[in-house]
Amino acid sequence: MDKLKVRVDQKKLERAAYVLKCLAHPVRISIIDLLEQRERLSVSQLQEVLQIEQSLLSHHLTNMRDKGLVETQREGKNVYYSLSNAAVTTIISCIHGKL
Amino acid sequence: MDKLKVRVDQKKLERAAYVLKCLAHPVRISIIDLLEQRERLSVSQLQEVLQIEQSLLSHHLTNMRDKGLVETQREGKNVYYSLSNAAVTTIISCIHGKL
DNA sequence: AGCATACATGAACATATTTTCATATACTGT
DNA sequence: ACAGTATATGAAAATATGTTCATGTATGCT
Repeated sequence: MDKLKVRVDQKKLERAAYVLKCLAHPVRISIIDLLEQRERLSVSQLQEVLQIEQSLLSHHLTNMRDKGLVETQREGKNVYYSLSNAAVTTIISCIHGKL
Repeated sequence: MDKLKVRVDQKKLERAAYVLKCLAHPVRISIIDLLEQRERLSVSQLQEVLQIEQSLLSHHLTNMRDKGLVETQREGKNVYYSLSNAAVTTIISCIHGKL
């Protein structure tokens, strides 16, 4: 019976909360779900599926990008978004599977 | 190449966001981490480790309870909290491991 | 009953997030 | 250079979340 304490340091706690906060929104979960299916998608493609205002979608995407969840490549007029690493995918599959 | 669409229905999206939102806070992640270590803990025990105001802790716990993340048992003057299912644990271990 | 301990609650306030709207920038084609 | 399409940005408004403080309720002890 070790002394009880929080095993995660403050920095990691903040980071985890930061990322989870970013996942914790229906639109953003949807975006992640779509990006799991397609490798990469342009903003217009996402918008077509999600049916939300362009500006709102863009804000969500910028948010996710700032937090390192997605990456972008511009190609002509389009900007393609893709998931940036496996962590998110893992978390999401937990959610899908368990909740 | 199936038609692209969000594979999670609106209800599940809301639910996932709801739960994740609840996880997305340093204090609550800490609480979960502690409850992974001990099976059950009273509010005072949690408070001793977390060093936050009793009332604030209570609000967080009520929040987590409302969302089905933790369960309570009263025993005399104490109320013991415990994790209510494996899902949260799974998610958190993802976070610990991957982010 | 009266007092102390453990926990919960509610309202007010502070802060953060989400959404909208207007406008800006980037690129393409003519 | 101009017009059109794709995307981003910033500020304001709307809403949600977090925190504090005062107080309430539950239980146990004397």
